[in-house]
Amino acid sequence: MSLKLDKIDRKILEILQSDGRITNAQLSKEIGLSPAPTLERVKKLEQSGIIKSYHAKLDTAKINLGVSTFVQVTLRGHNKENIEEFLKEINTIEEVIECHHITGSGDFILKIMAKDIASYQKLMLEKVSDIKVVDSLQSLVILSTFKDSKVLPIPN
Amino acid sequence: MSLKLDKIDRKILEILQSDGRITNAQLSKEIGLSPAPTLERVKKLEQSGIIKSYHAKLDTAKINLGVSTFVQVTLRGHNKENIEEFLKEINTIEEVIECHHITGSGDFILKIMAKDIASYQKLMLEKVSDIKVVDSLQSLVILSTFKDSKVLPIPN
DNA sequence: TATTTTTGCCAAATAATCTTCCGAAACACT
DNA sequence: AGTGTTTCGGAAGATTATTTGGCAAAAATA
Repeated sequence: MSLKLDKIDRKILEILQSDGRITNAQLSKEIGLSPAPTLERVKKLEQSGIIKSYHAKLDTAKINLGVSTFVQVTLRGHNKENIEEFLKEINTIEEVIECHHITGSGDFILKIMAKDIASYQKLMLEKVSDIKVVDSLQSLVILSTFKDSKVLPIPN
Repeated sequence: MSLKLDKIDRKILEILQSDGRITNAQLSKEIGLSPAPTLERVKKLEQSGIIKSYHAKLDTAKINLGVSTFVQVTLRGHNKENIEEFLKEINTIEEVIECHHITGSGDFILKIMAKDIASYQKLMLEKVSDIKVVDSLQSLVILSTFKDSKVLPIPN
């Protein structure tokens, strides 16, 4: 299973990142190959795990998700047990879209989405603050998003 | 153009978020409708802008993107000109994956991805710090990501 | 309540696409 | 040059997408 990406592979990845539902026929045209080898390359990229999955991106405003925030979380101690306890709880909250372990002042940073301020407050009070190992929370409310690219730059 | 989502629409959105390349035939089975009305609903969701786009999600480690960070940015003054100047510059940097205007201590928060610490440092020094209206930067390096859901909870 | 209109659904037919197979060409390494 | 490996392209069958027409239930109108 080749983990070496040539120019064509990178082009495929770039195109599939920006249009995940392109047909194989059209993709093959854009990269200048016939459909068969194009599909073979895509399949290899999928099987090797380089392409993990495909997703539809929704308009958050139109589905009534008006409030997005980043939340910096500090735990009551940084031992393994506390971290695992925290992650276990966090994974059950579907409004928590992302959870990253970070360096710096806090221990974790979360991205959270909710319908409005009221439901956000309720969510934080009843679910997040409620986690025993959580010490402090600092919320950064997103006023507007200017860039949310789904196309990562591929080095090499 | 109906902006009202019934139970079936929400199910469709949920499925397409977690599997953006599902076939219409299979989608129709999972929601219990025949292919024709299923496709009609998906098309409506696309045309109304509720579904904005489809994207492949890549394995960042496997494409050599080893360093991800959140960067809190403070501008040299919060007037419209400075903000627009900042956004113009930011949009030209492909390593900046996200850019959000936020409340709180900083003015903006960025998500940045790079190959390694060296290229990250170079990027920050040569491109980000270099923007005239940028006052201060605080980087939070992501040690590991425990959740990165592409499925948003849909209220109502 | 009766009629019209609208909406949403299904089934079937056609067009487009995917997928596989195999031979040919390009490439790398002796 | 020769051998082995990889990559490509074309053709065929299988799958899927898309369109069409028509039916039935719900909503609107009178």
